[in-house]
Amino acid sequence: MTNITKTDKRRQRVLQAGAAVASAQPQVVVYWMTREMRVQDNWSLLTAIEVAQEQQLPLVVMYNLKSEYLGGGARQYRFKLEGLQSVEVALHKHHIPLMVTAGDDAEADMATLLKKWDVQTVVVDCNPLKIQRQWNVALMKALPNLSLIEVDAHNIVPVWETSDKQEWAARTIRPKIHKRLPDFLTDFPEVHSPKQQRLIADVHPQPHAPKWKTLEKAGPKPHAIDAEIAVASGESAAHKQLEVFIERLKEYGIDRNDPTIDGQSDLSPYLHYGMIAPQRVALSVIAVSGASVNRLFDARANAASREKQSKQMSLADSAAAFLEELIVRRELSDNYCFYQPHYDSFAGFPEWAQQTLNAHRTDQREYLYTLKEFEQGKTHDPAWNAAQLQMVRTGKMHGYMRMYWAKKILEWTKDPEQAQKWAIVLNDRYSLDGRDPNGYVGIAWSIGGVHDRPWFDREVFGTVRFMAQSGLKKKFDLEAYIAQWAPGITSGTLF
DNA sequence: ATCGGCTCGCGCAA
DNA sequence: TGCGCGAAGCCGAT
Repeated sequence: MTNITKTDKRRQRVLQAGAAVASAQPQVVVYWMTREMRVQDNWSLLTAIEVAQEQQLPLVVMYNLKSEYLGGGARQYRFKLEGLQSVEVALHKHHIPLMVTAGDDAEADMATLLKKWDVQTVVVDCNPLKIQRQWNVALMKALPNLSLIEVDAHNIVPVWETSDKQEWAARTIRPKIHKRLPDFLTDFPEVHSPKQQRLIADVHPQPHAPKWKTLEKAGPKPHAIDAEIAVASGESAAHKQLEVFIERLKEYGIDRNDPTIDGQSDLSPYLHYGMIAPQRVALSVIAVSGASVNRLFDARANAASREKQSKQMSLADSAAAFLEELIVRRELSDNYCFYQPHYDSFAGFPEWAQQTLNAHRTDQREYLYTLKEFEQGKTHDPAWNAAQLQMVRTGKMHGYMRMYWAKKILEWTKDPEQAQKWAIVLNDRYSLDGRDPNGYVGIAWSIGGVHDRPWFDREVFGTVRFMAQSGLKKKFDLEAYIAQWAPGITSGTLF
């Protein structure tokens, strides 16, 4: 760790240049935290600190807490609120205040404050989702003289640096990411508050501390099921989970595709909320696996073939398999949402998939379920119900089941548009890591062939890859999985 | 148990 | 212009 590392300009984009106004007397620089809910290893915060230092102003961190955000409910709100509380504590050590604006007008309220403070510079997290872009546009419209700087603190290689277009598949983005990793997979500098931070006492109006009790009450009403979610939130919980995962990293290569085993990293809620930096996770995994990045990526193909044969995998093989998912596949998701405005609809599917799905529009569906039947896990298929109920009860569905789950929604719904819509609704409502590019891309892969290739033609799916329950049975003990999550398939005790 | 075919198009070699 | 190959599979032949 070095203290003098300057943040890399290539991680930044100027969304609005801003214009110095003669009468303006800016009192603070603002970091608008949205996607990166952490203090350590956060390029956005580090950039904001640098800007504050340069402008000789204290820094204020702001967060807009909406009670409704992209169809999330009480479980996500609770997770977010607890994460924010730990951000406040961590920021306090650096004398940086956190200010939360809440409610439906949270962004507008923030804009009003920015005006009062004559704020000239705001640093904001890069999030490729449409809602963040709309917020950015609204802010720039409200404050045309504001300088708005976007920082990609989520991807190791910034999304606009990796590629200037929507990538076709993992194989096309992989070499581009690998090529840039030596440049961007660097260590993080430590956080030091700006020298002017002591001046925060003179700022008018004073940024006021979040009233956590009030914010808690303002959230969505928790359902009985939400109370069962037992995932600890916050930056330190995220780091603790990373330690837990690293202990079992060697087994990851073999265990991750077995939904009856706790073999996955379980980091995705933390990655989604930015409670831990993917770059930190990558650095830690590489450090313990005792190999260089290049050596690890060379091992990727090797690991894939060993996996097929269910052979022993070394620590390096497992690390390579994990880094492929953590970096290549996750950053491919951001690439898709960044360059494809229709990332959550049929229009975003590749041409061949749209054609084949259109050709099979009128195919007879063997089963048709309502959204409620899906939601309550009341289909004829206990494997599907188990996956759904695992998600409802725990806030996460095993990664291997997610594909099967989404493909069956296509199979048992009247058309692909409705299937995609419902899959997104359910994932965003029940998964702690919902409302994320990973979720939208996973669903688009399953239903619309995004990042996939065509396979043989069949009813409903056309040439979009099909998955059958028999495939699950071959890979793991399906009965054990069903017994764990959907015992007595007809009971509807949850709802 | 294992293998080829299914089926499309990107990206690179030539 | 040709060709290899790919986000996690299925199916039937051997």
